[in-house]
Amino acid sequence: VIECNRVYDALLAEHGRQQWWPADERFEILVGALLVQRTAWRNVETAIVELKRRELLDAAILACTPVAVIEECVRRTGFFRAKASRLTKLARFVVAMGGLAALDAMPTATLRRLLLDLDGIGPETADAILLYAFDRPVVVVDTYLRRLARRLAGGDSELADTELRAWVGESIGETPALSELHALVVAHGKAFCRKEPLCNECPMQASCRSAVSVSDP
DNA sequence: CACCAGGGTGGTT
DNA sequence: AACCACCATGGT
Repeated sequence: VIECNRVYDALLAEHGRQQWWPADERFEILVGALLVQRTAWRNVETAIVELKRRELLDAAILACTPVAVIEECVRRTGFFRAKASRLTKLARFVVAMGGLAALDAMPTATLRRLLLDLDGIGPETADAILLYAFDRPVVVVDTYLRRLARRLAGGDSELADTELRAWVGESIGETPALSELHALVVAHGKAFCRKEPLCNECPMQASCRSAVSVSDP
C-alpha cells in the first residue's frame, strides 16, 4: 500500500501548513481538546475567549470555579453540562498531580493511562493532548484518518487502530510531523471527504488511486 | 427542515 | 465485541 509519507506530502501540498494546536498556553490545549469534541472549532474559540476574559483559564483557578460559571462560558460548545463538569475534574487532576510540569516527567504510556481515566477523555482526546500539550510522538486516530486510510486501501474493510498507528508510525515518527499530519487530515476531511462514500471533488483522488494501483496491481 | 461539527459514556444485545 | 441513544448548541 501507499506510504503515509506520500500522503503527508500530498496533503501538505494541497492544504499548506496548519500549525496546530492554536493556543497561547499549554493548559488551554487540554481545555480546547475537551471542548472541541463533536463541535465546530469556532464555537470552542468563543468559549476560550470567555474563559480568558473572566481569567478562569488556569488549572488552579478553574479547579475552584463554580460549575455554573463554567457552564456559562462553554454553553456554545454543546454538551455544556457534561463539558463543564469534565473541565472541573480535569483542572483538579492537573492541580492534584502538581501541575503540567510534573506530568512532563512521566512516561507517555503512564500519562496516557492517567488521561484515559479522566471523565470525558477517550483515546482520541488523550492522544491529541499527548501530542500537542506534551510533545509526545503519538498518532491521533480519528474518523477522518480512518476514512482516508480506508479509501487509500481501496476497500471497504475497516483497519484496526493498531494497524493505522503502525502505518503512520513507520514513515512518520517525529512529533512535529505527527502534529502537522493530524491537522492536515482534519483539514482535508473537512474540505473534501465529509460525505461517504465518495470524495469526487478531492484533488488527491487521482494521485491516490494511481499510487495504490502502482504499488498494488 | 435535516444534517453535521477536530468524541465519550453508559446501557443493551 | 458490536451496536445504540444520548449529550446540546450553532452553523449551513
